[in-house]
Amino acid sequence: MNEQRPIRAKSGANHEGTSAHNRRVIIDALRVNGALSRADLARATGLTKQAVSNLVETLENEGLIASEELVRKGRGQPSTPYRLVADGAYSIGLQIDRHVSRAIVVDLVGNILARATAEVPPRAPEEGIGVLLDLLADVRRDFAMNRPEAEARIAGIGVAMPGPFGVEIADDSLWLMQAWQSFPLVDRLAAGTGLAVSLQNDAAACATAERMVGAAHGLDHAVCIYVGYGIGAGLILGGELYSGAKGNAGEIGMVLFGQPENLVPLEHRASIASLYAMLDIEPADPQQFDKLERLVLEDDRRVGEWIERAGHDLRLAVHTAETLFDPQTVILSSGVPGSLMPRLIAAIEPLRPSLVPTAGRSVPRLRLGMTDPWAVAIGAAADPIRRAFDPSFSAILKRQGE
Amino acid sequence: MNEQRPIRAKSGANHEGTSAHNRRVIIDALRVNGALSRADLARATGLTKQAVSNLVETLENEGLIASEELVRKGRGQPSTPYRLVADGAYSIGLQIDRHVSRAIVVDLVGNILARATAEVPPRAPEEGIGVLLDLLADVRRDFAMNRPEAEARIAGIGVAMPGPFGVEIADDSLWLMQAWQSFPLVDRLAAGTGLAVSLQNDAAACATAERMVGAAHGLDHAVCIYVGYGIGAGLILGGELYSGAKGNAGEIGMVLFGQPENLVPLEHRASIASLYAMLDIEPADPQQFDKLERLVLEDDRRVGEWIERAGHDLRLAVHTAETLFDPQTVILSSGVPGSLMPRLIAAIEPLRPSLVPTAGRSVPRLRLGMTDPWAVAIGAAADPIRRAFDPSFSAILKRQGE
DNA sequence: TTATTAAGTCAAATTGCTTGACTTATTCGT
DNA sequence: ACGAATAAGTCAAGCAATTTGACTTAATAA
Repeated sequence: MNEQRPIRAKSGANHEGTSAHNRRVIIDALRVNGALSRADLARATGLTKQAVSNLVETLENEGLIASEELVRKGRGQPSTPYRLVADGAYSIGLQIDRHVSRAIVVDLVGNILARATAEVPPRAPEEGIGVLLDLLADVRRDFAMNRPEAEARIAGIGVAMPGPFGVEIADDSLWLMQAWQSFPLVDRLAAGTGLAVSLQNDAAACATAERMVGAAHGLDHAVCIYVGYGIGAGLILGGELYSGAKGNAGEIGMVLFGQPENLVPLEHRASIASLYAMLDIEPADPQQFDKLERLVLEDDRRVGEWIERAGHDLRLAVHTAETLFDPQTVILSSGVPGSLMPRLIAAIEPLRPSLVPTAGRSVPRLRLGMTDPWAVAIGAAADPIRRAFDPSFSAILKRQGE
Repeated sequence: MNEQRPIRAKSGANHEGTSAHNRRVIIDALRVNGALSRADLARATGLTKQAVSNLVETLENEGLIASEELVRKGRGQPSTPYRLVADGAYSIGLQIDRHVSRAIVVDLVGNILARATAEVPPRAPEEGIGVLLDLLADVRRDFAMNRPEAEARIAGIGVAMPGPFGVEIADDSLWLMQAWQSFPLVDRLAAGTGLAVSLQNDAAACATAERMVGAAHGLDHAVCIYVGYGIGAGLILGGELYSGAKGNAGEIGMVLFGQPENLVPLEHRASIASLYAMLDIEPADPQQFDKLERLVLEDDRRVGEWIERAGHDLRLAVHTAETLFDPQTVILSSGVPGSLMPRLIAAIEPLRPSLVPTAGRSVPRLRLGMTDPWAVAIGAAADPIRRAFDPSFSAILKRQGE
């Protein structure tokens, strides 16, 4: 037998894995439901009272959860609700965007504790890495100032940057960061900070944020379209972030729309880059959002045109996403604050009829998510927390690696 | 506290779950790799030799796996490879299509042991259920004839029918089975046969078949486009069949293509229904495939037109699927045998550049899968086996339910 | 005042993976 | 031809973590 090709198999599981999973399930239940007693947790997770009790005790000792006031609610012994402790863990988010980089520190429940920005040269990674490490050091120092023991509770650094990854793109016009593609960013950041570093694209980060603290809170099937300098979608499928075989799932900006003989990527018509190009706004301009907001409020003709065109294409993109993913909801998020995004939503609606049900919904088909320049950074920071504390198939297995 | 709304939480796990998972991992490893020794299994799954040994012993006693000849391959004690036993389990597949229904019995490795067809009235479920139960009884009797103990080893019945489910569709032209939508099919079949019954759409079934014995064997990320009377896609995401919030994920037939002012669903241009409409072939005609094949071989002008149009739309559909799902491969399957599908593939190619890598691939971007009228029935039959024996997140948890 | 209900604990039982030593069978080197 | 090295697989004890069932505690309802 020429048994030379590697054997492919999924990982087995053991007790440690189950226990780790159960921990995560409890943390997740507390995040989704607020505060729950041990008995509540036992019922909700299907575990026995005793198993929950043991896990709750451990989590309490670790400072991840804490009990609240006794609650009397009918007959029987009063229950002791438990709640996540915000200071149970911290996480650092780093967004590397085309014209600015942002670092942020959040706690376990998503409160923002520190932030800072820096300008990173988009075409010179070797130089940029120094800037990034300084930025991270800044924000870390700022955060740790009056929290002496907090350093040990940092779950890691989540990095988000525009995708796709590992792809040669002919059209460099919107894509200024080719140079970063081949740079060992994760390794260098890990070496420079001593923390675990993970990388994802900006849309995935945004989806993570929406799931942790935003419009997708508690949902297991959601498509989060992120309108940034580019445009992409983060996918929550079956309760987990889905990133595809090569980490590029959801790159809706590269989906082609328009006349069959003249197909253009969505990114050319519905990204902020395309809007700024029409408006002659410089993407590196610190005043960009103010300038834009003024034009939006003035009902600038070019802004109206863009909204109409982008809305038209996005209406179809939402329909396509609904049809292919069958989500509970579609969320439209953006790094642009102010009134642009509400107008865009208005231009997208009414949605086309699709296979998702319209009656009896608990969440709308399309919803506005965050509209905040820091949305991606927040999502990036949410990623290490997700990895450390959210239930997932891979977390249960012996050999990890998503 | 008005704690009235239900508590949402994921299910916990316990030892039984780990064990069940490890069983499935071993079965899966044997399916993907053919035959493996206990030591191989231990290395591949990350479990200890001992854990594997115990599981292998159990599986052997249950008749699901069996040892082969000793293999000497270098120093050390020779190894005993184990392999799946085809007769370890059986499964029944039932395809309910618009003009014919097919039942099939397969074994654990996908061999077909019996099959039969029947005509089911598409608009009269109450009458149709009798026909289906007779059909199932036929095929079951046929199969069990000379396998007296086999009845106990039937994992269940997998049913596949055209989707989407639970949707009111305005356009009834291609959709003749509205009446079945509100019919409690699964319950009635379960009651009438005494077996576990599961339901999925035909494209999902086809994807399941491709994964078990076809072009997606051993892959964890694949999109399987199924060209049947309608058209849909089955999604293998992260090693599992993905069906969305309401079971309708992958309904690519309803994705809109064409001129922006005249968008039409893919189904109108790339389904067999649309081809038959051009050719005046009656979908209920038993000779349909022969008639079609003759026209294809004659280079019939209308066939050429359809192939061109469908190929054009599918090229874009493949691009969209690649962009949104980032799969390892896209598979094109069909219920139509003969030379139509190879021609269609030829018309789709060359594929548009997309974000999936083109160089260094081990599988092509687009591949022809099954072209067999029985493909969906085989996939339907594969579903109970998948549920019973494939590793999945839900199988590890206390509370099941995909 | 007492029965009922529910939360939570205690301690033993059980399941199933892990550990480390051991046996067995084969090839390689001298 | 022989011993050393290597690898497969078994044995038996150890261990982690859930489960079980009885028990305690504390509240409300009748």
